[in-house]
Amino acid sequence: MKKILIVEDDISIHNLIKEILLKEQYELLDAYSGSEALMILERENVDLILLDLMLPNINGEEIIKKFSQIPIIVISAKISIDDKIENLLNGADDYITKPFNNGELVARVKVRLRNKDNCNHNLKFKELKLSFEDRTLYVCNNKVILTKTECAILKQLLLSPNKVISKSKMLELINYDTPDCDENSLKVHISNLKKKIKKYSEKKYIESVWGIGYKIFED
Amino acid sequence: MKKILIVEDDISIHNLIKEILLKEQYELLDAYSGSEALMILERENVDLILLDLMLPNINGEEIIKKFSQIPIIVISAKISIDDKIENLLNGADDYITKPFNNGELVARVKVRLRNKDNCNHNLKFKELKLSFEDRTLYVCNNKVILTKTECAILKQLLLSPNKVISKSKMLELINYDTPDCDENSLKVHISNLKKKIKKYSEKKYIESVWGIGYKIFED
DNA sequence: AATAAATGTTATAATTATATCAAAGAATGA
DNA sequence: TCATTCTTTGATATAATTATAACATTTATT
Repeated sequence: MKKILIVEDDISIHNLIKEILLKEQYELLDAYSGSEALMILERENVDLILLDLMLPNINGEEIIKKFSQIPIIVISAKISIDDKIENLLNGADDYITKPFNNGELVARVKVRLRNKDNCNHNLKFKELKLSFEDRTLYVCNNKVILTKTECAILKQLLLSPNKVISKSKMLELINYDTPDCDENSLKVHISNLKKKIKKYSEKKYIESVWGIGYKIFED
Repeated sequence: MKKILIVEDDISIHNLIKEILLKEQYELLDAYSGSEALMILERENVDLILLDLMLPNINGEEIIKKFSQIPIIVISAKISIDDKIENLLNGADDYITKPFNNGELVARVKVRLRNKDNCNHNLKFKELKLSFEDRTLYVCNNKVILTKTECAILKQLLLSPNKVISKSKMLELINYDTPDCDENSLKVHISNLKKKIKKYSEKKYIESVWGIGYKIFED
């Protein structure tokens, strides 16, 4: 879940932003002054900053310069084009002027977070989360490292949950990753996968369909 | 030098954009239709696309979907907020409405190209602080000097924490700094980096992903 | 219940990948 | 130029993965 820091001293605008973003399932952090924002930024791993420029004590420009490695969207009433340009060049990633459109705010937030998300290709099924970029499987939020073949197999199963994949079809699908794998070997990999899942979950998830193949299922 | 593709059928606007960007020392490519744009994108390594939506034959939306991995700034007369939101969500990185301010266009172009350049001189991840201007790494506030190659490698890892970078990708990324580095050599640099980090931290930070590459991680 | 066929488990050997070390070769700077 | 540091190379050690095969269990059929 992505962490977004909202830096805005005007309570009503702050709450409005919060309300809009809560619907999108982000973890929200609040700062009502520049110094509060700095404190949070030192402590937390923030994924995105929504930043008002005119703040009590420390002003927004300082935060932009210090934390330009974090995506920053300026939300400001400063509509002077020179302010806009200066802040963009100094490290802001986007600039929205008040009053803003709710949908556009959400869209621009998603755009800034997208690159981070997009890179990890993920598949989810109930309490299984597979990130096949780094071959990490989360079983009830417990991290398990999969081997190349295990990952390839589980990926195929998760791509069509509740649908049986025959053994020969599976071998064909994972052929690129492991050209030498045969039915005997597949059997072993499935067994190992089941063992890794069982360690952190009573649910089996992988079911064998007698005479045909395997499928992911919910019991 | 960064390559920017200008996709705009209106000659006068096309030339205006060109004129503005030429001052900034970019290499400019021109497309006056969607199909021409696609042709260029298949052939060239484009760093940024400036895209008008209403084009002869293929329309801009198709280009956004197909090439969303390249930064795209939409420049459009379509001012409907829904169009804007839809295109941003579909893969556009920014959206400028006509008529645009010249300075703002340049600023937004620079912002989109900035991440690629990495103008930021510092990167932070947990108790690692890398300043790659002077190739200094702070491990739990202990100063460690890195070599050029070590610094280049760690920089790439820190730029996308928790994401695996394959060995070949890494070699590609640090190619400018060390053109002779191969997989064997990379292995040694990683080993040396790990040793330098281990001196001041029990956390490993650099994790190798078997068969793929390396990543920065938090345990 | 017996049996045959399919699936499950385990151990091991072969293969493949990574880690570390030391030394040679390159690059750098006084 | 020499001395120093950095990078590559290759050798060796360590580790992880995979296929194989032997054996155990389950399932379907008679």
